[in-house]
Amino acid sequence: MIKKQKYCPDIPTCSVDYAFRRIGGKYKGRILWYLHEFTVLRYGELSRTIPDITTKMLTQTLRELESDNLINRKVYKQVPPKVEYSLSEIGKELIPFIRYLKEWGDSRIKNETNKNTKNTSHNNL
Amino acid sequence: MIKKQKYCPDIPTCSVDYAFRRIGGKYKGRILWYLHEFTVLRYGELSRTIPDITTKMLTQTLRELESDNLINRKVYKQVPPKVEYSLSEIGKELIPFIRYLKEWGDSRIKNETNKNTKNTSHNNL
DNA sequence: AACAATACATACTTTTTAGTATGTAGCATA
DNA sequence: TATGCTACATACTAAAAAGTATGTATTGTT
Repeated sequence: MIKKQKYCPDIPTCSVDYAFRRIGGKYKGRILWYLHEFTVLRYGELSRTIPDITTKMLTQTLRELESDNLINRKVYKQVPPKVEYSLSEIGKELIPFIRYLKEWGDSRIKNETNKNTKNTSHNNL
Repeated sequence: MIKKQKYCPDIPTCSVDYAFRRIGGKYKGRILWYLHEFTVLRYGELSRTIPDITTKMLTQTLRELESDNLINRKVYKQVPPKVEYSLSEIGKELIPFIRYLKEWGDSRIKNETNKNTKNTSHNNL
């Protein structure tokens, strides 16, 4: 007899899982990082900082970050509209971790590049 | 005239992005974390440790981690087969960050639980 | 000959995530 | 009256990720 494969509802299995759900997705990491680097960014500024994001995804992602309490959204009542985004206190707690990840990524990229260089130019003594 | 929305190929935009691609996905974080906690795990042990993963996803995810050099795969030539997985040196570099993330998740979950408790039982002086 | 053990492979379907294109609000200025 | 500015909304489509079900290989044991 064959064991049936798993079918599992939406239990937040563990805290690693919980955390990844909040910062996963294609753009969340970068948005959080830029909000850290620039402290406050308007919608249009974010859009220009992350040139490969569409307005749909930018809005959607910002909404998710907001409802997870990772960022603040400040609306100025004026025309044309002005909306500012910044990290919340909880969002700021994630910065050391994103920094670590970024540095890891940097060193990995550097390492890979070195390897490629070596491969194409060995025997150059 | 309306600005055209972005269409972008597969450039690894930045190191934050690069890193997230390697540890994103539904199970990568947990697999790495368990390999850290147990040092070495066989395929079946991993499967039992992460009960909500299917064999397809487990295999697929392990292959990705392997090709990104984050884990080692050791095959014993015997029947029935035996395969052991463990963290590579590069994979180990990710542990502090996953630990941090896990702790953040734990404290967030605790916090949310507290809030709910407070809401349903305030005025209990 | 049938079955158990282990670590997968694979075809197919469903769900989730992301992308495309276009529209809206409200006031200011040409 | 038309256009611009800014921050979106929304309908629809496409692509990526995940899930379901079932099959395979090898060898020892019953």
